[in-house]
Amino acid sequence: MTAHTPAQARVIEAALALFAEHGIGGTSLQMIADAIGVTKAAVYHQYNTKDEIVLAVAEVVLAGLEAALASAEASPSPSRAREVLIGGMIDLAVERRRMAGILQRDPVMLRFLEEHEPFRKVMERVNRVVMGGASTPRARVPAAVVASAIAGTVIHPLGRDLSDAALRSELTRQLRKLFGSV
Amino acid sequence: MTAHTPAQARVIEAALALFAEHGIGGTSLQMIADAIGVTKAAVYHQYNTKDEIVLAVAEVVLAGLEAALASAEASPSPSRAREVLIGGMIDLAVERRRMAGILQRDPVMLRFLEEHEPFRKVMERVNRVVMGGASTPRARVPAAVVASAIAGTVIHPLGRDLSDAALRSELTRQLRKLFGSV
DNA sequence: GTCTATAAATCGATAGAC
DNA sequence: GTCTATCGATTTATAGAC
Repeated sequence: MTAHTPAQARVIEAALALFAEHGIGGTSLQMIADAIGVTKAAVYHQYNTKDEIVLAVAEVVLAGLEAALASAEASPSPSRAREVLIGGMIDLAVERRRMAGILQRDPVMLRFLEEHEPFRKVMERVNRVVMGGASTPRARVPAAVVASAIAGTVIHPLGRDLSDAALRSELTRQLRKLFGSV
Repeated sequence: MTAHTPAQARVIEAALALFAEHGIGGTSLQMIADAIGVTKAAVYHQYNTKDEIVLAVAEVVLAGLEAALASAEASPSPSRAREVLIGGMIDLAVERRRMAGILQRDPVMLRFLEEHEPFRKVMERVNRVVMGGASTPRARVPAAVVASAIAGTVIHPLGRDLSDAALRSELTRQLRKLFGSV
């Protein structure tokens, strides 16, 4: 699913970088076209609206999350599933750094995630695994903390000059404190 | 300092809400004017550029943080200072919810915080208190986790229907795990 | 798949009246 | 402090040639 032509892949890649730097609302199709080195019309030939580009970007970022989610859900125990998922989320976020951060940070993207059913479903699965069993109102807070901490820390100025390996291990160590395992 | 006329206060209040909902880049001066019920020209009479509005909004949000920071820095011990500051940050974030969230989330606002000296100074003081003594690269990660967790959780969909009191106490409980006290 | 050219709307910003 | 009116630039988006 989501088979991209090379031209579409170029649009998505450029959009991802620009969204992270200027925000979705602050990124125009002209900026995307300039970054690729083509005209606006060429971009429109791939995606008919700006929303479609945002959608395609969201799908790419969420695809990695779904992969980690699938292997987590296949785990024998709930605690092991949570361990696998959080580890996968950290890996994804660290690898892409500011790229991944926009997913949970940009106000426009947050709206997208809430309004589009498929995205909501994925986020619900993520939350279910992180929360383990119970889902009382209070039990939902740790899931929000985990998601926020991962997405926020990887793009935080304080972690900018850390290597991927150092950031990953220290972030894992911190999140471990929130649960006991991770 | 930062004495606002009633008209300026209306602009800031409207901008704060719109920035949180649509992002700074996705908010036009026309939208702000419409929200207040005046024309664009009236808004321009208060602030000559969009950047000045962003600046004014940032100052309002940061003013509360500086107050919490001052009382934290007056604490007798570093660990007590951290406890006071994190508590203050939680209070601020919970009270304003999505309002406060934009400070550390919007890409445009992040740029502002990094480029304007006064804001950088405040953030450096916050980080110093949260990190306690040492400031090795790895020691900076917990500070980033704390800031991200607070700012992200209060606007996370999972915490949307929690009361302020419940959100505050559960968030405090989670952050306590990251340190030992809080 | 990419281009030129263009439409219609909106953008940030200004001038000047009240 | 707010208005009308306007500027020039930029926005999303389309038509049609290559």
